[in-house]
Amino acid sequence: MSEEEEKGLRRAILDTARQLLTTVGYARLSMRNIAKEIGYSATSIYLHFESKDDLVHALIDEGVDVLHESLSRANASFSTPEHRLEAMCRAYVAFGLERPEYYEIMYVLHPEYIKRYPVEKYRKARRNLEIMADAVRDGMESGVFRSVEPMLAANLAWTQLHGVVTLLSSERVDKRIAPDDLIDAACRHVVSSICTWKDPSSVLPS
Amino acid sequence: MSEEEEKGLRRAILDTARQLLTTVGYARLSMRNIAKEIGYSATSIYLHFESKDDLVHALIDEGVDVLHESLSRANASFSTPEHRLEAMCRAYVAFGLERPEYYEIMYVLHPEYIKRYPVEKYRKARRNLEIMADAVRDGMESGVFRSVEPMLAANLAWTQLHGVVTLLSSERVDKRIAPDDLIDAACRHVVSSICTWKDPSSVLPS
DNA sequence: GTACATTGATTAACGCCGTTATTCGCCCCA
DNA sequence: TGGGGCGAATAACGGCGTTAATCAATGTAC
Repeated sequence: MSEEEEKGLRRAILDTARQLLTTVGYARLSMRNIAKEIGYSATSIYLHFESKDDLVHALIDEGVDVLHESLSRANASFSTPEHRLEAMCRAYVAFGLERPEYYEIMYVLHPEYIKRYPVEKYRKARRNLEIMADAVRDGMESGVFRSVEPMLAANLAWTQLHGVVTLLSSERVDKRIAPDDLIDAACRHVVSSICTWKDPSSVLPS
Repeated sequence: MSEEEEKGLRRAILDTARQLLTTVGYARLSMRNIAKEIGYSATSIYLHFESKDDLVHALIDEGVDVLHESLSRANASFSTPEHRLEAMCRAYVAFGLERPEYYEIMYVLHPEYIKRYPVEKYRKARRNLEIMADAVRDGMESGVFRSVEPMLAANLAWTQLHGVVTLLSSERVDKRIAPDDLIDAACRHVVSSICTWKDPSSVLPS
């Protein structure tokens, strides 16, 4: 019971923090706010996390898993490399726009605001790029993709998708641009740019 | 003299804030820090700016101009639309990486951290996208670019370049990826994706 | 059964932050 | 000589992350 309640409190802290991230954003996520929400004093959180950064790192861990789950599912839903790659692109953007609480702390927060993500955990985070690089590699071997350095191609895709997610969710894109058009263009763009058959007219609509 | 010193103090505040942004980042940019640097009390800043947001907005104004200057110069340095577009892409990335103090407040800072940039100033900021859209339009009319919606194409380019800048400068890109390779790939990628002649082998190295 | 140690939790405090209200000192002009 | 206006400073408010000290309850050893 004591042990279970300990874990329960830790979970309550994480859940409350995640919920506060969605409602008020990282800018107003504070130890005191979390504490008020769960009915404890702020210092009690330090019995379970050694700092605010530590708490956020735990949430990043969760986010990495959620994204990996989503990418894996997309990857498994199609058989051809080009379809797998495009599905993962769409899954990535969907994750970024639908789980902004995770996306912000994973990929947006400036390193100045938060201690560096522990090195040993980078491995897990990198798998989310490698699963895309794998699709590129498969496509190359089966001849539908041109010969490229898979990790470079994956990173190029990542930067494209990351740009779409961040500029859309920070509402910096002109409202006269339909978000879905931009997302469609970006995803097809990523795939078609490394395809041998390349149908240029499908890259950008209109 | 009184008038000049007033403007002088305002400039000193802006310059000090900009310098602090480069050295310690927005996370540690505070009214009290700026004040200490210029030898005034923190509240004196409020005689020239009505809030911290207002001060940062003034800096954003400057950044928009600096970027526009850089894009215009790049645009004027080449005659063909494809070269103009690529030059502007490289200028954009260079601006993002070399002037992180401007880039952070212009394009990275979450809207939660800062009041929205005043609507009437968006026009000026949008010109930095329109100058790219113009190159796309020119290329279409002269036949080297495929038929696309110019503003959508410009936004797609923007998201690609923004992704490169932010992921590189937040050091989230694996160190085994050479930054210049990624930048090269992104810039060529943007241009070649809308070119009719398209030489796929030049899009990605190796 | 009593003294001690452990442990979950709290309060108080430190030094930051943006911002506001108030006050001070000084120059100009009637 | 006396205000009026104005640049600037101090004090203060409520918020922040974090640490130190304390408290109360629970076991545990003798």
